[in-house]
Order: sequence, then structure tokens, then C-alpha cells
Amino acid sequence: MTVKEDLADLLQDAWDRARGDGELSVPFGEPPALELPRKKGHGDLASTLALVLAPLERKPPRKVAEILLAHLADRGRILDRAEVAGPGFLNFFIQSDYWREALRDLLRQGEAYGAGRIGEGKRVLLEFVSANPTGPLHVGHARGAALGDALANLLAAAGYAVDREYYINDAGKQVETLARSVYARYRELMGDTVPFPEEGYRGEYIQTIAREILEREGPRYREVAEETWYPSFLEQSLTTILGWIRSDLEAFAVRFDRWVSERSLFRDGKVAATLSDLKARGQTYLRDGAIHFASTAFGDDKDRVVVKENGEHTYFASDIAYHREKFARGYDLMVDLWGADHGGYLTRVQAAMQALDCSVDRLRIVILQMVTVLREGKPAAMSKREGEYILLREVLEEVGKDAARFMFLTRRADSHLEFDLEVAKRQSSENPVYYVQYAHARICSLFHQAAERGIALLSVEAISLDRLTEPEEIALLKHLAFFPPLVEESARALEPHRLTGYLLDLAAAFHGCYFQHRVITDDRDLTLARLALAQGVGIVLRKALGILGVSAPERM
RNA sequence: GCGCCUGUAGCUCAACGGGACAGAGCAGCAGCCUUCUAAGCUGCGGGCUAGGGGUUCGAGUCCUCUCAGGCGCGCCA
Repeated sequence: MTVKEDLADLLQDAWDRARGDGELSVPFGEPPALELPRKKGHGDLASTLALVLAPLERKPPRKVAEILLAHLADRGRILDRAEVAGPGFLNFFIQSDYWREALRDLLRQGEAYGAGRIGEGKRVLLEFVSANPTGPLHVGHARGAALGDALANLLAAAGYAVDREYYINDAGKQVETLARSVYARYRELMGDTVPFPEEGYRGEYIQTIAREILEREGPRYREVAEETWYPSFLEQSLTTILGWIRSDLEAFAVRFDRWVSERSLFRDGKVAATLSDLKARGQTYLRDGAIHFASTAFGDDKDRVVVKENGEHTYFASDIAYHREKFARGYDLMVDLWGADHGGYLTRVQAAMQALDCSVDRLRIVILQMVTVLREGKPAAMSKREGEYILLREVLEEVGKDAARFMFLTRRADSHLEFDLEVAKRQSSENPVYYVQYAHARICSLFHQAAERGIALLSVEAISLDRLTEPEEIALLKHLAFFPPLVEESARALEPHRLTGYLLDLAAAFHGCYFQHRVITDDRDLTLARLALAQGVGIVLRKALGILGVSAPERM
């Protein structure tokens, strides 16, 4: 039970009693919501139940609040006091002992603390990154990778069974262009003058791949027909780039359970099956030699081509098949993480799912806004074709995994992100992530100190937590107690960034407390109580940082 | 032109499925290390939440219009 649940039960009970006494009459409604007041004097938790109920009850909000208050039956278990305030808020002040026992509970649970139940073991598929295998991952992908990985961890922490998937767009014109670009560079390396593909990829990495092929296979593809070199160049280019992508993701501590290839969907007949399904449902038609999907029937701006005039499939066709396949796998929830440049694609995918009777509410698409990279105070140009972009690899080398991930994860998905490389490097010691990590390192240091001084730790049950009486200590206890509901709420909202805010608050509360109250003193019981508090903070820091994929160092 | 996203302190961003007096960090100023890590702590200043209308007991949050920025508007992916 979390604090919010405990109090919500109490309030629900009061509500039921008030109805039983005939003082309130509205039969049902939402379960009472509780929120953290922004201002200190407004209690530890507040409810707006009376405000919501008042118009339905045709009573003044304060009157409703009084009635609820009168029916509150806490028997001194949780509450210190409760009061009606402002227009009709119910403010709850919770006993210090409640918070202390919450810490004891935390310590009993250890690393399991904060494990949520809202997932109920439901299966979630999270698809993210899914960058085209036509070049190395850049900083935009890094944001998606950080968010996706953290989101997957978060959902898992909230009790979902999560699968992480990367969709490889290894079919179509882009990878064809990739192969041609590499071949052109291959010929150039041998001194041949060949035309470079018009829309070809001009990044330096193309030469790298060409050079590797030349070293590995020599000039054997110099004077052969396209049918001979093309398949080989395609495969080798894809393999090389996917290798880069995998190792970059690994270095960024981003994990995937499954890699789904677009070509495999064609190979396994999934695309054909999907198209015939759509056709059978009367959702496609032929126009100008191309097969269109009638997406306008589902709110799209125009109908979309799925099979081109030349008989090739569009990316959209295989993507419909991919999503249909995901639905068929029986997930309770599917989450797609897309870059803002794919935002215009949302309507048509939802349209396709509707057309196939896949319930769209099981699919949630998170659009991630762009990243602007600042180098030396100026925006760095990002153009994949020209090969100008800041790579994930570079970010890792310059900024580091922890700082980069934390920075990506302090912003909401739909907010544009400015990533200043100079600031991240130069001021690395002032980076918020170090502030949080430092709190963890300090706590570890405390336990080393305690061990050196031969302080014997007690079992959880034997610690005198009532020795924790300072306002800063109580404040810390409260922070810790709010972690479990935070996990559930962030997961529900698909917003891992709430955890970074929480971590900064928690670290600040800890640093403040640490500065003001010495942990290790001659007072044995007090020392043990404060160590227990520090341990609780350490556990939550580790847990939350772990969800974000940021390390919790023992010393700094 | 149309669609989606954004606009909050000098800068970068928060504000938890509308809630009470909008908060942090950085930058600026002034203090705190003989004692558990100063990558720390304490204090100060800083806002018509882009702007106008509306809904509501209550709006940074919802609706609408205007302005500004980003992304998209391919038989590319």
C-alpha cells in the first residue's frame, strides 16, 4: 500500500459512511484523487473530492468537505489531523510515525521497493529507435534510445511484462541507395571515375564501408554486372551499419529483446497477407496504376499508396503489416516511439489499424521532438544525406553515458531539446546528474565510515526510527514514501522524465539533511536510525537511477 | 496554405490524468570546509506563464483566434 492508497481508502470509507448516513447522496463516481499540495501549510496530501462533489450534491463545497471530515474514521492510525481549507480542499497531515514505518517497510523490501502493480503482468511491446540502417545513430536517435530504454524499465518497474523491439527498415529505396553509394566509393578507391548516386549518402562512413569491402574482397567487383555486386554490397553495408548501431546502443546501455527486419515481413508473406486482408475489406483500390489504401475514411488527409505503379511496395505497406503483426502477437499495449519527423505518419497508421479492426486504443504513439545540438554556442547542422550530424558515439565520448541520458530524460517528450555539448562537457561537475550521483556516493561513503568505526548494524525491525525527529529527516522520509506512487503514475503517463525531477528533489533533501545533521555520532541509536534513513535514500536513488539507465557510483 | 508539436525568470527546463501564493538548475550577488566526500550547504534578486477572447467555484494546463518557432505535407523511409 502506498501513502496515496492508504489515504484514498480512508477517504473512500468516509464517503461511504456519509452516504450511509444520508448526508451525501451521489451514488458513485471516481475514486477520490489525492495530490501533493504545492504549499507547505496545505498538508502532506490534499483532496479535491468535496469540490468535485459539491455541484452534484447541490451543497457548498466547504459543507461537503465538513461532512466528509466528520465521517473520517482513522482511529489515529495514519493522520495527525485533517482540515478543510480554502474553497473546500481537504488537507491531510500525516503522523510522523506513519512516515517512519514507511521507511521500515522500504528497508524490508530492499531493492524491490517501488515495484508497482498497475501493470498487472500485462504484456507491453515497446518499439523504439528503429533508425534506418543507412548510417550510424545520431543524437536524435540517442534521445529516442534513452527515452525508450527508460520507459521500458519504468513500465517493467510498474509491473508490466515488457518487450523491447527494434524495427529494421532494410527494404526499399533507401537501403538500395546505400548499397549504390558504397559501390561508387568502392570504385573511387580504385581510382575509377564513376557517377555518384544522385540522392546518395555522402557521409564519410560510406568510404569506411567501401574500404572494408575492398580490403576484405579486393577488386573482384570492379568490372562485374550490377546483379553480381549489388546483393553483396547491400548485405555487407547493412551488416556493417547494423553492427555499428548495435554496439553504439550497447555502449549507451540500451537493450533490445528483438530485432524485426522489414525484409522478413515480405519474405514471410506478411505484407501480402495484410494487403489482401485490406482488399477483402474493401479498403483498397487501384488508381493511376497504384494500389491505394482509403485512409481518408479514417480521418487522413489523403489516401495513401501501398503498392506503387512499378509494383514495388511502399514503406507504409510493410509498416501496416508490421503493426498488424504486433497486434496479432496479442500484446495488451503497444507503444511506438517516433521522431517528430514522423509525426505526419501517425494518422495513416492509426487509420490502417482501424481498417483492420485492431483496437487503436491498445496502440500508443509517443512523438519525440527534435534535438538541437549546440557546439560552441552555435546550432550544429544535421543532414543525414550530407553526412553532417552529431553522432551518438560522439555524444558518448564527449559527454558520457550518464550525463547524456540524464539530460535527455529531464525533458518531456514533446518539448524541443537543446543539447549544448560545450556546456555538458565544460560544466560536467555542475551537471544535475552528478548532483544525484554524488548523493548516492556520499551515502555509500557513510557506510564505509560506519564499517571502519566498527558500528554494528541492526536488523530492520530493531532500529529505533523514532529517533528521526528533525524536520529535514521527516521531509526525507516523505520523499521516500512518495516513490512507489510516482513509479505508477509516471508509467501510466509514459513519462520517465518525472523521475529525474524526483531524483533532484530527493538528492537536494538528502544533501540538505546531511549538511545539517551529522549521521555518525556517539549516540548509537541515533546513528543507526540515521544510517537506516540514508540506506533508504540510497535504495531509492539506485532504483530510480536504474530505471533511467544511469549508474549509481559508490564513490566519486 | 493545411496538419501535428512548442511558446513559462537573462539562458536551459519543471509544474504529477484543471486545483490553493508558478518552481529548479545555470548565470549574477553575499556567506559556509580543524569534524561522516565543498561534485556539497545557506541566503538574495529575478514572472501580466507570447497576446486577445471563452469554459469553470478554480486555467500555465481545456476551447477559440492572433503572433512566433520546430516538424511534416513523396508512388522516400
